[in-house]
Amino acid sequence: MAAPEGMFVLEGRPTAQLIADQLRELIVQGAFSPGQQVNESALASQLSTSRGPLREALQRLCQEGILVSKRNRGVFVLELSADDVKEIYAVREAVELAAATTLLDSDAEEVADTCRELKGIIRSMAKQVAASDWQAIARLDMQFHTSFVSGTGNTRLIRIYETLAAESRMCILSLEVAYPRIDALVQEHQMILDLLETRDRMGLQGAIKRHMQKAVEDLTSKPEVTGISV
Amino acid sequence: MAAPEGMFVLEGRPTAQLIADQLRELIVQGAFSPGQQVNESALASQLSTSRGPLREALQRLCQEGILVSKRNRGVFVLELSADDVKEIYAVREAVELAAATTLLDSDAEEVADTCRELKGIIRSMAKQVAASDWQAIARLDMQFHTSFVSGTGNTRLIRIYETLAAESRMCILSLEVAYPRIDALVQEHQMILDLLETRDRMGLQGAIKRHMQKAVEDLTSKPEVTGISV
DNA sequence: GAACTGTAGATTGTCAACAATACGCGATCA
DNA sequence: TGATCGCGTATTGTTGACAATCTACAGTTC
Repeated sequence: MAAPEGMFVLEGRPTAQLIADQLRELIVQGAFSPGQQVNESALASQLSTSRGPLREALQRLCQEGILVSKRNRGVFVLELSADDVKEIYAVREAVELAAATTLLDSDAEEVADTCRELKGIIRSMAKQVAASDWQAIARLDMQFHTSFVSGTGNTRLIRIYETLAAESRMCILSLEVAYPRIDALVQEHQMILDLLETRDRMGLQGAIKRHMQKAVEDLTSKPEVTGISV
Repeated sequence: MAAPEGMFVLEGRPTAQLIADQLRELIVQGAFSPGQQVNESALASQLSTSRGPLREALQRLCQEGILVSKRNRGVFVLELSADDVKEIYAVREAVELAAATTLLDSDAEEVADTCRELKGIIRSMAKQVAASDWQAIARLDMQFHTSFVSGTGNTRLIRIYETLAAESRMCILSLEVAYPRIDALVQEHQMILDLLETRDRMGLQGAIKRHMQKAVEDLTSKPEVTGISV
């Protein structure tokens, strides 16, 4: 029997992963300060679960890198240094360049699907820029790039990028309202989209490299990269 | 007080990670068949630990991708398809290309350190080829590439690559004694080393791409990619 | 004989109590 | 006055037991 429309297995994924997703969203939104300790018992109560599942979720986020664990001490929210920012964006560049290559080697219609998605995200982004909703802008920024990588269909590449996206949002969080050159942001993404549509391989690669390089400059120019300043 | 030489914090890393490392080594060595279910209680007893830490270790390996978890069913050893092989090597290519770029942009002495390390690995590899120890060859093969990426010093890139290395060893495992063109293997690694030493950027990139492409061909040419045939 | 239903077994998911460890504060001693 | 030692507290690490869920097999009905 085929699964009826609108009906799907309830919570097919492991519980720990659900908790982890929830926590990740909280962290990248800045609900915890960098370096802050995450108390197991307290969080378990708040999320109305037990320490077991929560521990597994925390450990998951440790592996992703947005939490760090110290034995017999507990887990702490990652503090980002300038070196971390450079690392993250270096890996992002590698992944996106690979994604670009894969995309341009694939069928035109698949690329078209991705472009359609990206176009919608840019539209939303422009809207949020007008509203100056920085939290939303950061989310859409990463959503753009995640969709770009998702276009490859390479599940491993996508999974890697999701982690990078979370870390990037933590980076951007430290910039806060000081998202520099806000109009350039939409413009740069639009350019990447255009180059993808016109299948300009060299141009696309160059645009991605520049996009990453500028991001690192913006993020590391600030004296304190790691503080939250809500 | 500075830590005395030769003395370091005992088991500074979380227990689950130690168990995970142990299990990963067992899996990539083929101690479990692909698709086989991993029983929590049984394994916990064997490793003389409790189910709690073991669960965390299993979950860790799930996140890495060499185990897959089905809710209320348990965890199973990953079964590799031809598509998986393509994915893995596509990501490896992306990571190694990025590593090559970073390495060639860095100081000459750092590159020299890496080259020294790689040279030693190739020497060991040649020795094991003579002895036809396939398990050791596979380990050295991945050790070579892992060292290559480690040369960049990018901890995130390194962590990503360690996962890929584990998956690659699982791929190679299915090839078993049929490591094709065994002399070419040493030769190809030697060439990568030479191109790194002479800082031939284009040549190195090309060599890496060819190396990966050939590996995929070797691995997918076999009718059954997923079976173990000890 | 085929399909469905109910039960049995096994395995995972969750929980709460216990043990071990590290940090912070106060007392002690040089 | 300064450093060191010891204790108390808080937090994590671990364990075993209990509950929930799924698969497989047997029994029943059409």
